[in-house]
Amino acid sequence: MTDESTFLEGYDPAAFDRPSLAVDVVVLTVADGALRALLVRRSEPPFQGCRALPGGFVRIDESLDDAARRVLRDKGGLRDLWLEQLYTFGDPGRDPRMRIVSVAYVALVAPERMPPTGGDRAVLPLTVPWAGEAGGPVEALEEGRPAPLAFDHARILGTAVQRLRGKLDWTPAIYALLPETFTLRDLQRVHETVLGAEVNKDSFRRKKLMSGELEATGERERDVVHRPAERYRFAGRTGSGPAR
Amino acid sequence: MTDESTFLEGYDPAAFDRPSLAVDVVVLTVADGALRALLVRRSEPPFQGCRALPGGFVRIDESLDDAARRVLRDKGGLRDLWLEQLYTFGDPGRDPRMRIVSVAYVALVAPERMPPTGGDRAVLPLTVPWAGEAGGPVEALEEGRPAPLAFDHARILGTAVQRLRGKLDWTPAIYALLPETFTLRDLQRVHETVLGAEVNKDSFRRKKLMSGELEATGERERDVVHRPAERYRFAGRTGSGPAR
DNA sequence: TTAATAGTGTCTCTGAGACACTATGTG
DNA sequence: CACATAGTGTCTCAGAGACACTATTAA
Repeated sequence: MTDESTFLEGYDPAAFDRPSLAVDVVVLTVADGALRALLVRRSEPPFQGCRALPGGFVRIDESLDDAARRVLRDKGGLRDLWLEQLYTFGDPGRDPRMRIVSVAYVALVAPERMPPTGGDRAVLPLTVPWAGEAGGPVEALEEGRPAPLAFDHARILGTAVQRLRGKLDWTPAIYALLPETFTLRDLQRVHETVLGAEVNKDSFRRKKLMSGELEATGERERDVVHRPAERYRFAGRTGSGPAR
Repeated sequence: MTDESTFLEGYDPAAFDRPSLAVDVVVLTVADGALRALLVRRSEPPFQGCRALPGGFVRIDESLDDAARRVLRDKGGLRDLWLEQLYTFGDPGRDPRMRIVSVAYVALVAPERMPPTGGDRAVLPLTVPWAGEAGGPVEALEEGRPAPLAFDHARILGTAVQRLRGKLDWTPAIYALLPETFTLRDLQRVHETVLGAEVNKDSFRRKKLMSGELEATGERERDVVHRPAERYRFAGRTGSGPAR
């Protein structure tokens, strides 16, 4: 909008052929040594039987953030997650039925809060075919094979992983992927899983302990076959993140 | 979209009350020691007489990037700019007339390529009331006073400045704000103007010379009252940037 | 006692800030 | 020559990698 005012004055929003607006949410978690995403199976064409991101149309009276939160509630009862707008995908032809522009969101959740797999829902490990923050599409593995993904959702997943990797070092996003308390080793493992690369143990410990982000709980691991590590808690804003 | 398929099957896009979709473009430049944005004056309500970002509705058959490029062409004949999607603003009520979701873009342009001021167009200096990448709304000055900005455009400008500051150190975005050739001093001045803070001369020079981004031209400044500096050229991808 | 990982101390390397010093144009 | 800024050389300091060494638990 802006100074198309003369045009806008007589503008009847229903009179034009306009794009539809949707949100798609990339729900990421780290479990069993892999970065995983929540995907649903499409039961109808197009892309029938393919995996797809949970999503839905934006209602006329709700904000984009609210639409994303509504999708999360409806597809698995997820609440109070770290949630952030990712990018808006709007190429004509990304949906063969009609023009749909989709505002993509990323949500981060600790594995124990992920809804149970079953029905049309699955939490599939991602294979990232590029290093660092290079970017590019990302596949999801189902029964060891790449699951066909609907629409441009491989690209959306790729953008989400790229963004998450980029934020990892300078934001507390990583704590949204961990339970309430965790050891430094847990923290490092999650970090490495997201990055898809190993990090230096010593400097990782130092950086995190120096950062002021961590609060020692006084508790220690139990039932481990080695010296038990101290459990820490994220000392910043609790739980979720930028949006709820 | 996704597995709302049962719902979607019988979906008639015209039957629902849906948000309209627009693009707004923040065209930034650095001139006369200030970060400046291209703004137009609204001639009609709402916000009649206020300054606003150039923008327009997204057509049914064009991509979002194409819509942003079209707006740039139409509002000042700007072509081949560094252009990047910024964020999508979609709060209900951001436009008092109707629900409009706007995909904001940032464009960077060297000052000599900025279209002439006049008519409803102005290139106004921005005052950023926060430091670093803290974020928050940003005002534009017109005749020394803050110009009233339409809609949520102060917030969009703020997000644009925040994003640009964040990218400055690790992307070649800054070269889009400079002419074909420039001295290291020019480069540093633009950097400082965008950041709103001074940077260390020595380490700035070293970093840039080490980066491999610069190519010496062999030419030197002329008609300066001091030792003339060498002119450099950006050695990476020429001219524009991520999108054209 | 051994295996295995937690956690500490310290050396080195690299990049940034600080600062002094030289170079080279105009007036 | 004076002035102003370009450009270089070098010292110091802080953070990261490397690595050796100690600590603590279960089996």
